[in-house]
Amino acid sequence: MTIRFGERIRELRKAKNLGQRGLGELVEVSFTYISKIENEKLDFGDYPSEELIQRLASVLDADVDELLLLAQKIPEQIRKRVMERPDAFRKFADLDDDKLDDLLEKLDNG
Amino acid sequence: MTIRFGERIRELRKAKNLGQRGLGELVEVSFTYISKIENEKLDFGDYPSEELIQRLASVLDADVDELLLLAQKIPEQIRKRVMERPDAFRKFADLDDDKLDDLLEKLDNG
DNA sequence: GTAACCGTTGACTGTTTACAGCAAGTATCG
DNA sequence: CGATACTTGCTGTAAACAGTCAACGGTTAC
Repeated sequence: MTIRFGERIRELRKAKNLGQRGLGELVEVSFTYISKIENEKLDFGDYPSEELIQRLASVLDADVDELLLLAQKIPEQIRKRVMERPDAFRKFADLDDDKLDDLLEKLDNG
Repeated sequence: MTIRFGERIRELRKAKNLGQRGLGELVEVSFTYISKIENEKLDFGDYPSEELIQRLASVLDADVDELLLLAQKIPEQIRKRVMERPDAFRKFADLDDDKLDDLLEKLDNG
């Protein structure tokens, strides 16, 4: 569960039998940049741009939201809904884990 | 309810009987920048930095989260919780308004 | 009319970001 | 050994970002 963004990219890349150069070409960035991403050694920030993450997810057949979350970015769908119903999400955000679980349960049933 | 960020700042400023120059001094930016903010005429983006928004809220005795939301930014508290429990928030985000209201009601009761 | 005040706007500056690309090194593997 | 893949420090760059500054226009008030 403590998987890092960089590791996950590497994992997905290998699952596709790609080298960093191959992946770099597919998403149109240099292979050295891919290396830095996988090792989380970028000059600033720890993660690449949201745009690049989208391309990575697409090329690697991965779940965009999973990658975005690993990169500490809020998935678009959630972001959109928070903007539309801030009242609701503010309350949800104030709940502790137990209460959140209660709510999820109620969703599955009722 | 379709109030814009800029309008809201102007509203709050006037409620405090401040001119743009006065507000500018209080939050330590030039008054011309305040003007652009109120008219949403910034060179890029439509809103100032999160940091400045915080200072504005503070000086204007306004709710930070309200201003952040108007500026299309996710309040920190919500952001933090989404990262901690993405599973839950993903599900909430998929709900339509009615279902969200149901959940809120359940929160108020039991 | 002109002074004093208030707000608007365009051009400009400094910083940060998101990469590129080289060079020199390490690791691995046949 | 040599080929191939990956790592990493450095320098460079273009675009985005956050704000400043000078100049200007509109009121009111004397």
